[in-house]
Amino acid sequence: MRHHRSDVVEHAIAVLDAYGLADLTMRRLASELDVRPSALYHHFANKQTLLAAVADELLARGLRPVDEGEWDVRLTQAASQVRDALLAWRDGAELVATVHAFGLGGRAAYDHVAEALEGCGLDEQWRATAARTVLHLVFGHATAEQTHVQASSAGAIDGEVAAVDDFSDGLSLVVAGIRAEVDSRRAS
Amino acid sequence: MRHHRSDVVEHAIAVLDAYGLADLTMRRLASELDVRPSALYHHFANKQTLLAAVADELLARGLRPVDEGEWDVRLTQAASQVRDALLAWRDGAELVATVHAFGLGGRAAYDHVAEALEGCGLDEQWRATAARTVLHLVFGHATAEQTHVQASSAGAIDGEVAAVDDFSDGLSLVVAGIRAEVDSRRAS
DNA sequence: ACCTGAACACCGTTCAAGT
DNA sequence: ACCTGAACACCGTTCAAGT
Repeated sequence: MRHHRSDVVEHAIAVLDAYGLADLTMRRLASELDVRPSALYHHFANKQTLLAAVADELLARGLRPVDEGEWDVRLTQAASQVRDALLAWRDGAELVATVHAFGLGGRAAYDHVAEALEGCGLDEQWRATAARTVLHLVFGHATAEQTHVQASSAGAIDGEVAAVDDFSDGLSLVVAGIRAEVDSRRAS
Repeated sequence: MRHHRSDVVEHAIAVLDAYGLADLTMRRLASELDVRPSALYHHFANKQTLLAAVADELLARGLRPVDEGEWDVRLTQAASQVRDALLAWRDGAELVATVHAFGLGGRAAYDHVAEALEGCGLDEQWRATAARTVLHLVFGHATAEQTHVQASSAGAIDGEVAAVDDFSDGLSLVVAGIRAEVDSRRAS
């Protein structure tokens, strides 16, 4: 019953999806792997590092190349992909947002969004600001949506639909703001 | 040595600011109040409820009425006030963002931003979406900035200045997006 | 109304030692 | 390389009982 790093990450994702982030403890994960808690520290320096690896894996599983085309379509697709990657697992948004805020992992999300903005006509500084703004919306919205699974079963369906619409509306707001900046650069 | 709810909240803010959110534990707070941990449960049902009260108090201390004027100026001022209210205390952004995501408190932040959008020409649905988008930016940006106090002392000053600029640039992006939506409504 | 005492069921992490 | 055993220093929460 000996394991590799990848086994640990895989089981961690399973625990996350089945029991939620609060129950993804080192002790719980260890018992799921049929191992003592201290064994996990052979694979990861600490829990934060393990969570960062889990976050990176969630993103790696959810992100694929965005289609060629105009920057605004690409950006919308990239942001939606990140969102979907987070929402695909229980507490996925909170996990990735926490890891990202801590500065350890989740870098792939930023890169994915930033790449879609290349060649939009803004300089690197503005593209970075725009990418971070989009990412804050994606993380914040997905976290709020995922944490708010405290609705009635009837209302939950309406709530989900409303959340999808609200996200795409919010994203269109940010995209419109970026477009205004792009146009002002083109005019001058 | 008997205390009221307000004493507990006040001491909780002091512990937060001095030691950070991770060290704001029920046991730590109790010992700071010279009381057994179980005594806290006479004032609050659980830790989440206590944190919600702390978040509300932080916002109450930082928010004041925004000036009369155009919606975009008011919105910028409101968003900056929320941001400043969070940054005024150690881990203030993470605390309020967490409480807000959990849906218990921090409602004042949304109300403050939403109020600035009244009379901008958008219907209530769009104003709510715009307010949430701004709030995601404020929370996300402030949390990232506050968590990233892991720079060299020399670089830290530059980092702070850069963060302020990046926030106001990101905010101007969102404001421009809202303006585009306002103008499209006016045209039709 | 506000607090104590004592317990319950947990955490993350370290480290010497085993195979 | 990977794991055990045993410990250390913590958590949030409950509840009968005290004043």
